[in-house]
Amino acid sequence: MPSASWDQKLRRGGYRITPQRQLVLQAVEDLRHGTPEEILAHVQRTASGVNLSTIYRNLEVLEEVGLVTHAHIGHGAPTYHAVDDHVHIHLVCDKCGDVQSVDAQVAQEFLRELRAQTGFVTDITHVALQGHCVKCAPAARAKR
Amino acid sequence: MPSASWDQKLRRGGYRITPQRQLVLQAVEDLRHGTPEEILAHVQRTASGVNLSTIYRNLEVLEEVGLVTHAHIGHGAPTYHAVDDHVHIHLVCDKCGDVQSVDAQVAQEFLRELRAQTGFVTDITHVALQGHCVKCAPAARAKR
DNA sequence: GTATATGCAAAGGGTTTGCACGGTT
DNA sequence: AACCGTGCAAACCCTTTGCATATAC
Repeated sequence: MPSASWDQKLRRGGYRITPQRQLVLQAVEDLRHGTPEEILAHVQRTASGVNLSTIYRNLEVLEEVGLVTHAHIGHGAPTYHAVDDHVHIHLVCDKCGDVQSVDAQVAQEFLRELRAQTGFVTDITHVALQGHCVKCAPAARAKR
Repeated sequence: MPSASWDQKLRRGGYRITPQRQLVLQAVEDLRHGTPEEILAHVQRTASGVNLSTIYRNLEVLEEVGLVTHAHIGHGAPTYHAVDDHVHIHLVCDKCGDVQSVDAQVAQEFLRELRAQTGFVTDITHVALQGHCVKCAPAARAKR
């Protein structure tokens, strides 16, 4: 179930509580990683009449009030997470497409340094890092 | 002018040398940062009949043979670079949209660590890092 | 009752693809 | 001569938008 005060966060933002809103939030929490389409599919298991545009609109609202975030993984649709999930970086393998998550903590020192040099405060979780996973990295190197 | 052996790299990959190919490469080098549309516009100053799909197809080919790369900056179209450009990370401000480049070297230690922990070999230049620039960071923090 | 949310359908940006013709090798 | 590359148009995926209706407040 959405965390206790989910409806408070919406109300505080001036938004209404609707079944669709709750279902979208629920779906994001259930799926842990979900694209808008996947979220739609999940929501439609309960409420088949819900429209894709409603998913998009509600993801935007839920993000604005701080209940969900999205990250860009690869070139396709973004994936949404509940905000209370563990903060993680996504690593996407260019070759096999495999996606792994690592604790965002590994980047702490790097981000501190980047900030010191440029003043830029980075949200490292927002985009997946691209590269080659353990399995594909050797093959990629051999190729050159 | 495209670097000396550009045509060799194409031939070695089994590709033919065409005016369009050369113009696309030329445009990428001239523009330094260019989306497919921007590259099209640049190419059309010389050859007005060139089609967008040719740009896409040739960017793919040029990338395959190692003459250009692309990076994803923000949510829109990717931008292409010549490979002999300085290797840099893009930082995109979520608020004002400003893009700055920093030498990829800052990330070296982080990437080493990431690799040690996960085996993942990251191409940090492939996606822009999102966050807040010096000007916008204070405002963003104040807002909470 | 009034403003906000929703569903639907249409439009939009960015990219890819099928096909016939033209150019490179 | 054989094959690859091109232009064109259509199709594609993902997302946004306009509008009339329905719903939360």
